[in-house]
Amino acid sequence: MGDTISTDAEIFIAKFSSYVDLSEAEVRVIEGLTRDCTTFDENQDIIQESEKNASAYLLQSGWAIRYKIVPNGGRQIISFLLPGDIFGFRESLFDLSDDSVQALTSVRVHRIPAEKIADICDNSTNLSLALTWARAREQAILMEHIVRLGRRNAYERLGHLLLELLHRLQLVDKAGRSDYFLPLTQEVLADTLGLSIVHVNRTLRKLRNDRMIELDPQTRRLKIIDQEALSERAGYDQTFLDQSALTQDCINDAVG
Amino acid sequence: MGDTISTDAEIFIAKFSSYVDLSEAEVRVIEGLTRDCTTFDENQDIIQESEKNASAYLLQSGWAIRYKIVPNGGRQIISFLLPGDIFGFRESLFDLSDDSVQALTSVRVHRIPAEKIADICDNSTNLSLALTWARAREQAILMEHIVRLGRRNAYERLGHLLLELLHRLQLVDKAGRSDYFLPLTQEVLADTLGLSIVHVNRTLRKLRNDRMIELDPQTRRLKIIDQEALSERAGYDQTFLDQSALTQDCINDAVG
DNA sequence: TACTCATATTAAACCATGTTAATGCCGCCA
DNA sequence: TGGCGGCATTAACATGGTTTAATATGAGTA
Repeated sequence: MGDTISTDAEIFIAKFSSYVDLSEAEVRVIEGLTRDCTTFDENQDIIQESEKNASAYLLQSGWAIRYKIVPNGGRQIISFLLPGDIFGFRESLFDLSDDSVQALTSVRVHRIPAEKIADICDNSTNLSLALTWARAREQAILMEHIVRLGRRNAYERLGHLLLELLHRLQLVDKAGRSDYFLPLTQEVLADTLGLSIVHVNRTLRKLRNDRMIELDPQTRRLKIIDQEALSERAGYDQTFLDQSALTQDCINDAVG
Repeated sequence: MGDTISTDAEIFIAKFSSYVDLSEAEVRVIEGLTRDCTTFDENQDIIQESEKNASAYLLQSGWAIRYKIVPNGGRQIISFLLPGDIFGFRESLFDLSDDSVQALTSVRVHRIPAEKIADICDNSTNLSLALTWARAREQAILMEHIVRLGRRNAYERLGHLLLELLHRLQLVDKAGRSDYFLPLTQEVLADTLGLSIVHVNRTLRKLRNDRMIELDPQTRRLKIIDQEALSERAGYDQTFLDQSALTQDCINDAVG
């Protein structure tokens, strides 16, 4: 209970602060939530299919995926969970949800029991708004993924996804101006973009040949060489991620 | 303010009642919300791209779509909005959201200003939960759509969608045991499923030849001949729509 | 009636992507 | 050291789905 901000809390405080003015007390609450921490290993399940798990998680570090398995054995990755993301709240509302969350790298999370969420929201308009906002943003990302799968070809899908990840990571200070650590195998990319592994490989090579990206499969460092050109080519528009767009009007109105 | 339930309120009361016990007062609130009503014509926009519109809508009757336009001019339909659905809440949180909602048939909606939503949620645990639950369900549907687009072929996509629509309509009493009115052109189906019109036509014919469905393009009546066979063939699993799965535990925990 | 417009239907050619299979590379570990 | 397992890469071939284009059908309307 000192008066310095715990390191773990920083990422969430920064994230929330970009669209809400947090009070001292609210900052304290976030610090409390990030005090203890669970670690999951690479490939370990964080939330399993049909688990009844009335809690949410703050993702501190590492990458995770949300996915479903289809009857023929295929896997569809639904979304990536990155540092600063909140997840697991929706699942607590259904007895049965048929999607799972799995750690892709080693992952650190802060678990928040559902009672605590309810309590926090009851006592803080700002934090309640933050949760609402986080859910709305998650939904916007899902919608963009639908468009990517439905109406873009392989080249555009890959370019679009790589740009989205760049921008999401930049918002939480986990990426440089145009490069970041991309801990994804080509199989993971394939299962995300609805493509075969072979075709992902082919398309990645094309992106490299076109001097759109540099990617070393050993170090897993991705560099986007010309963001503007790639955005143009992939039909990427950052709008759906913008958070600065929250107006005070909205804030007053939307708290519910 | 009589003591009979207005016809328009019924569908929402029934829907909410299936997972929450509404009090007399809460029923009254819903009646109040459904008192006045706006009509949109076929093809009219209900929420336009980048509209700043701090209100939500209860969909009383008719079908609507949520969609985005991609740079090359293509359209991706993100979701169908059916009677009993709530929409427009997320948009009010962002200045710019780049998706639009359009009436597919003539549509009747009840508009709810955001202040009113906040007010209602503050005063009723049950109704606040209902909104939370509706959003969670919407998200589950989006996720299933991602899987459909990413990991299923044309035949499965069509079968899967037609089954989802059957079950969603049945939940609000707008479908028979195995048939319903499907006001969609093949172009709309194509833009939903990420296919070309021609291929939708071909695939529809295949479904007819296989005696999976009957569909008269004139009357727009769709009949699913063998639900079990089609579910099997299309890898359809109703779980993601189940609402009965809410437990009292969840209800107590999740209100936030 | 005849014109037009939207939608459905079908065929044929083409191409983006999937499948199969072989090879290479690297790290791990017995 | 050698062998094994996971991942990346590439080529050859198969195919599901797109494109283009022509025809049909019915609704609306002048």
